[in-house]
This record gives sequence, C-alpha cells and structure tokens, in this order.
Amino acid sequence: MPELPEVETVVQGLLPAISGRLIENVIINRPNLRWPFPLDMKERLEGNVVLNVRRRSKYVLVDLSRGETMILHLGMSGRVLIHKLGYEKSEKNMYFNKPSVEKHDHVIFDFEDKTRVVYNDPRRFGAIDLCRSVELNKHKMMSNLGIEPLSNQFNADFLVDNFKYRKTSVKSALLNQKYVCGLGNIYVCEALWHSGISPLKLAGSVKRKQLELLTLAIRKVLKEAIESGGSSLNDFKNTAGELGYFQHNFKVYDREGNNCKTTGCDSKIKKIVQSGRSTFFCNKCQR
DNA sequence: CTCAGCTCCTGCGGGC
DNA sequence: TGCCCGCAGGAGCTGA
Repeated sequence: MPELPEVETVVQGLLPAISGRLIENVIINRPNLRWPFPLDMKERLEGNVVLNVRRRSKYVLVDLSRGETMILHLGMSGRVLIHKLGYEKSEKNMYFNKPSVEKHDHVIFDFEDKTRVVYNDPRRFGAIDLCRSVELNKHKMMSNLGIEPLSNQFNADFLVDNFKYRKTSVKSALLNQKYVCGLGNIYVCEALWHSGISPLKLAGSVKRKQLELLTLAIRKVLKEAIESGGSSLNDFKNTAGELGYFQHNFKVYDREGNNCKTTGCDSKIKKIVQSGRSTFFCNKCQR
C-alpha cells in the first residue's frame, strides 16, 4: 500500500498530533511484525517526548527525547490512526470516547494528553524498531537507501550515472530502493507513462533526454499525490481515517483494458508482469 | 556484484 | 450463498 506519498501523508498527520507530547503508555499486542520488536521496546518508548516526526523513503521516523529514533514501516497494509481519548460532546450529552481495539491493532501509543496513536497492519509486512538517533544511517533498514526523489540531488545526471550499464528493466531499476528510494509499483508505472518510457526498456539504454523527462514526471506525480492525500485502492487511510483520492488521477495503474488517456491515442492499457510485479502501460505512447 | 524468483501474511473480489 | 483461487501498495533472502 504505502509508497512515498502515503507515508508523507501519515507523517503530516502525525507531526502536529504528537510532536512535543509525552509518551505515557505503550501497549504491544504481539511480539513482532516482520521482525521481532526490541524486547525492551515498551520501556525505551515510555517517558520520551516526541521531538520530531519525519519521513525517509517509505519509513516514518519519530525522534525521541532520550536520544533514540523509532523507525516505523507500513509494509503493504500498515495504517496509523490517531484518536483523542476522553470526554467529548455530542449534540445531546457528554460521552467518553475510548475507541475499541480493532483486529490487527498491534501497537498502541498513548500520550499524556490523551492522544492515542494506533499502528494497524493486517499482513504484518511492516516493522517497528528503535535505534540511537546518531546511528540511524547505519541501521539495516536505512543503510542501503538511495537518494530522495524530491531532493535536489535527484536529476537526470544522477539517473544517467546510476542506470548506466544496468541490464535490468527501467521499471525494476526504479523499484530498487538503492538508487532512488520511496517509489513503489503505482508511482513507477505512472511516472513511466507520463515520461513516455516503456517499462520494458533496459535501464542502461534509456537516453539522457528521456531520463530528464522521467525525473520531472516522478516529481510531478509524487507531489500531486501528496497534495491529494495519497492513493487509496482498497484500504489506505490517513491518520484521521480518511481516504486519499489520487487514485482518480491514475493514468495506467489498475487500468488494464481501459483507454490510454493520451489525447488522440486509441490504444488500451496493457498489463504485464516484471520481476513478479504487475506493470501497467501503453505500448503505443511508451517506447 | 547483479538479477529474477520466492517468501512472509491477511483480506478481498471474481469465477464457478 | 459459499468455496477456491489469484492477487495486492514492500522488500529481504536465495541461488544462478
């Protein structure tokens, strides 16, 4: 589910809700997600004030006052919801708002000000870990990440250098987080359509001019998706439980058999499988 | 080193 | 209606 825009949406929801707040109690409902949690995770979290919430690639990073950073990954189906516990006013009366624990609510963070953050992940491909903030870059989940696609370093020169001699497809190269990080299956398909590049082309054979268009398309698609609150296919929701709506702007993803949206193109969107992942594209517009 | 294929897990939609 | 199958936004391993 969550690629860069969805994770960014989560970060933007979390930041105002928990920064400066004290973590009072952490409820851990199972020992692991993809990997075991640190055995002392509860103790290491409780008593911290949240200094900052930020994003690196598809990871949410929560900087804590005692010098550690919590690394949070949403995998394919992870979701973060924020509730406010305590008395609330309805039209008729006051009631105590204590949300029930739902299926797959694996970790619950309760803050001193009655803010509750719930991490829910049905497929459990996600992860939560803690790391000394100063050593974050050495962490196994961080150490192999490439550059951020919305940073200044990301440009045609960078792609020319990194894709040179690559025998894999440009689609697979973009999914590989070690060159550019944060892109996933949806936004790679979309960006390739916008830049008119066939996903089947070998990464090393894409011309510089095309790579330039590709960098622009990637930035454009990511920025627009962030502005739309991400994409919700089945289940992505922001921290307030609301759906994103960038899926309405998909040009190719999940549109197999539908008309290509290029003006004057009468071709249908094709679906193929590359490295085990579905690729959607127009074989007329993308060469 | 590089790359394709497999794997973890639950839920959902389509076909019968 | 119900069952079975295939597939899903990620990414670490394995082995060629």
